[in-house]
Amino acid sequence: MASNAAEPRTEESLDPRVARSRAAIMDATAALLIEGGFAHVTIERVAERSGVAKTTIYRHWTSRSRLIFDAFRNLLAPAAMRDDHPAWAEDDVREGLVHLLRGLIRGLTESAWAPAVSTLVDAGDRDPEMRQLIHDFLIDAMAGARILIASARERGDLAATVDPGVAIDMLVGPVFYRRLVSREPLGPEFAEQVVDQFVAGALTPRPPLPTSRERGS
Amino acid sequence: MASNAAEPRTEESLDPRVARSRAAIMDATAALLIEGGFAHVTIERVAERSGVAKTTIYRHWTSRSRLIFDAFRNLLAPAAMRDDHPAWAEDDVREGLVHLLRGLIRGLTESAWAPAVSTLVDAGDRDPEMRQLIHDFLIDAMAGARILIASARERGDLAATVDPGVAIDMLVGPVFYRRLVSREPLGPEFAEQVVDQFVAGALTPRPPLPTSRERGS
DNA sequence: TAGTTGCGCTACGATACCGTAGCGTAGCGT
DNA sequence: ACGCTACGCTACGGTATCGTAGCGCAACTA
Repeated sequence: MASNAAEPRTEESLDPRVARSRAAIMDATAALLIEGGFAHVTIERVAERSGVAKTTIYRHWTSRSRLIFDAFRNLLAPAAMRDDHPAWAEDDVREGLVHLLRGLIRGLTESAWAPAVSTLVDAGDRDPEMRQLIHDFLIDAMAGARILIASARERGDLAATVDPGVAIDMLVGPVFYRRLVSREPLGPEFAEQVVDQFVAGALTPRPPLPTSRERGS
Repeated sequence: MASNAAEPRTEESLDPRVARSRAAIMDATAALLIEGGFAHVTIERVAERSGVAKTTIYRHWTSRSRLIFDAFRNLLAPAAMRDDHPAWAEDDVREGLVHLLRGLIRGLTESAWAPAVSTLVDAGDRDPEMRQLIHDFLIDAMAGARILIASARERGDLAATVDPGVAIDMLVGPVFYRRLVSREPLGPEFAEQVVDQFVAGALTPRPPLPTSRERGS
């Protein structure tokens, strides 16, 4: 993503006072969102916590919804499970996938926005704008996985019968499921378990599940 | 109020007026929950919609939280993806799994409580009681899948390397993921896609993915 | 017929928020 | 110094809920 729907540059070319206010407001909103969810975010609470006057909030945002929307946007911006190290694509498929999944797991459990994930999901279920926001985020976040799977398929490391879309769902789905629904322990080792299970079937004709090292083409 | 936390039987042995009121209240609460989520449920709105006086609601429930909790409970009660037909256990693993997943997909997209799933998840993220409720529900809902996988493993239809817990996550996870997060189309055919992908690796030594018909034991 | 139980209705006092208006002030450029 | 800009603060009018109290009625029971 280049510029997330607004102007990240403009942010700096503003009156320093404005920038300060906006930042404080965003921080407070995000904090409230994280600690208590959607319903917990109140203009007055944001004002109190940010130290910014309520009127000032209304000077920058027209409604509570927009405020929350923007807060989510800022919260997600530094996220995504990319950026780790962009050189995995040519390596071992298994290792690449494990790496990506570990990133996702970290994001869903240790990141700043982790506590807000369920709230975000709920919001996305009703508000079209939120839905779009999540959609864009996912496109971005899953880009790495898509590329990795696609190239592995072309290379022949993954069977041609593997549907890339379904593959992503099967890798990422279990992680989200544990985080949101079953709430079973979710640590880095789960990445390996999932990928192993997935790969054992996804790797072309290899019988069990040893390393997929001996390929040429 | 004597007991509103359990006793499905008691429900009928009550004063008919009480039963009627309670039912109307539960229905209205569920409806509000479905159409607008947690925050949309208001005692006064429940009163209005159910035709029951606000005071009567307070006569049966001590707080809004309990009310919502009970409504969720009633909503989930008739759910679960079991009950379809209990004779799959001995059949083809693939078919059994597909059958179960189809049930789950129907539940998550067409059931009465489907629209409330994300709200439920969000609630479970904060409230311990809700968490417990969801947990119990899942135990029950996944029972079929657990049994099926366990017996298939013992029978030798599934590799011993398959972790039953992870297997369930990998089957069910993608479905929830599509429903809650990616929001891509989620129809019955997804059940087959997931199971095929899963089984292609989970079935012991079978190479590609033809029918697993030629077995004796 | 008298007693009991459960409900409906109206009316409150108490909060919590919303969104807006008005006034005064500090900082920055000219 | 002068003025513009963005803020802070106080104060409203208005709404939505909460949870409770009090009164009267209808139905079922003894």
